[in-house]
Amino acid sequence: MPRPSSPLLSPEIIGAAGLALAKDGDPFGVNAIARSLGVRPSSLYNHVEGMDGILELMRGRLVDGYRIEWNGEPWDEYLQVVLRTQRRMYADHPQLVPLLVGKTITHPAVIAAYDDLASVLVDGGFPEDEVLSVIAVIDAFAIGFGLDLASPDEVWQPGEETRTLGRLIDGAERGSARSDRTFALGVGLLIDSLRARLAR
Amino acid sequence: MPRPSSPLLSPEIIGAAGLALAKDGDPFGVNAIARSLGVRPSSLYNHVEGMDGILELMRGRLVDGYRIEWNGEPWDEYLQVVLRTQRRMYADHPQLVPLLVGKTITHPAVIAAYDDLASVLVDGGFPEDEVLSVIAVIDAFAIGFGLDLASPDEVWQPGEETRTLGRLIDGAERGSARSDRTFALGVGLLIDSLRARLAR
DNA sequence: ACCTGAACACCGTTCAAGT
DNA sequence: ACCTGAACACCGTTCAAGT
Repeated sequence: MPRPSSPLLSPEIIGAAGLALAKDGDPFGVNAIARSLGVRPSSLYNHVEGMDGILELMRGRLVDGYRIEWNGEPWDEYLQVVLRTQRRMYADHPQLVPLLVGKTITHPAVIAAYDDLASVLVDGGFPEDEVLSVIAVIDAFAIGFGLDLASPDEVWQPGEETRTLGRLIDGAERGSARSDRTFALGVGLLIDSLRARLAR
Repeated sequence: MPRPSSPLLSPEIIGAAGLALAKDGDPFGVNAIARSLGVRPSSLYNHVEGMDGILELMRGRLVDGYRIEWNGEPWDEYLQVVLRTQRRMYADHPQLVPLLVGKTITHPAVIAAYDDLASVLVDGGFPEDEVLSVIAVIDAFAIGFGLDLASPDEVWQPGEETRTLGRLIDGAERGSARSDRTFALGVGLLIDSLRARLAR
């Protein structure tokens, strides 16, 4: 099948296939994507600039799928929804985290999302020279808690006697219940302290 | 050189070589490590259980190198040092983050570090059923800000007109100055809100 | 006990060949 | 324009062969 009447591939199809593999925790390299699409690896190079291009497409699709638009809600309400959604995104794709944070952001949808966030914070009264820092704090939060949610059910497994840790683990929750409680605490702490900062 | 009089390799040597490559941002697979040690890839298999074993060794060495002992300081003082050190660790090895967070922690030195943290928080007056959540919040923070520090000098590069973001970027710092300011803000927010929570 | 070389199944990428 | 097959330099891993 050297040239089908209508193309088998497109950047969109390739990006979606890569993201689907990543979401399932499977390898998502050129060969794996080609296999999942029933096509030879070399075929992808007619549509995409190698693995880097595929990663860029995956990045765009990923953030598009977790995009939250701002419709004039108060900053703290909007922020809670954004944090929850971003955490979900990172937790669903932990292998993509180094990829997402390691590169300069140019994708229009991603810029638009950050622009919304910047606007809502300025609108909420945060001083302009602090807003980018607050955004980075929010990002750090979402990434950290996303990876926390993606971590194994049993986070610690002490081999020998401990002073305090073992006792606390015995009485604590596991898995997503543990992570959800942590997230609730973290969001509470963050929003409280942002409110307090705003009040000064 | 089929069998040297004294061995060329050991788990320690292999783990150290892998970590050194990772710190420089170079590939740190079996082949790369063997190359850096002037040895054939198959030789490593006499000392370690494949790539997984190497990663485990790297993990142990890594956390050992950034270990902070507790000597009775107040919780907030100790916490600031831990946060700063952990952030540095993640920033120095961003490619290792998924590896570090994805697995159950059994390494004695890592358990001991968490045990110290748990002890200092209990000692500081935090309720026992909240301490593990506070620890996870601290972890999320350190990871998030470590990755922030490792991110490129130019985080955003808007292609088209923005409402707010572009204006803020123009007036803001870049690179590690930006990340340090963000970190200072984040640590301040976190410790303030933990103090407030403790006061209730 | 410990390093080697050959072998295997993978990976990303290029490119001439086919329609 | 778009898929293919062959080729290349990589990767992790196994194992018989050497001392």
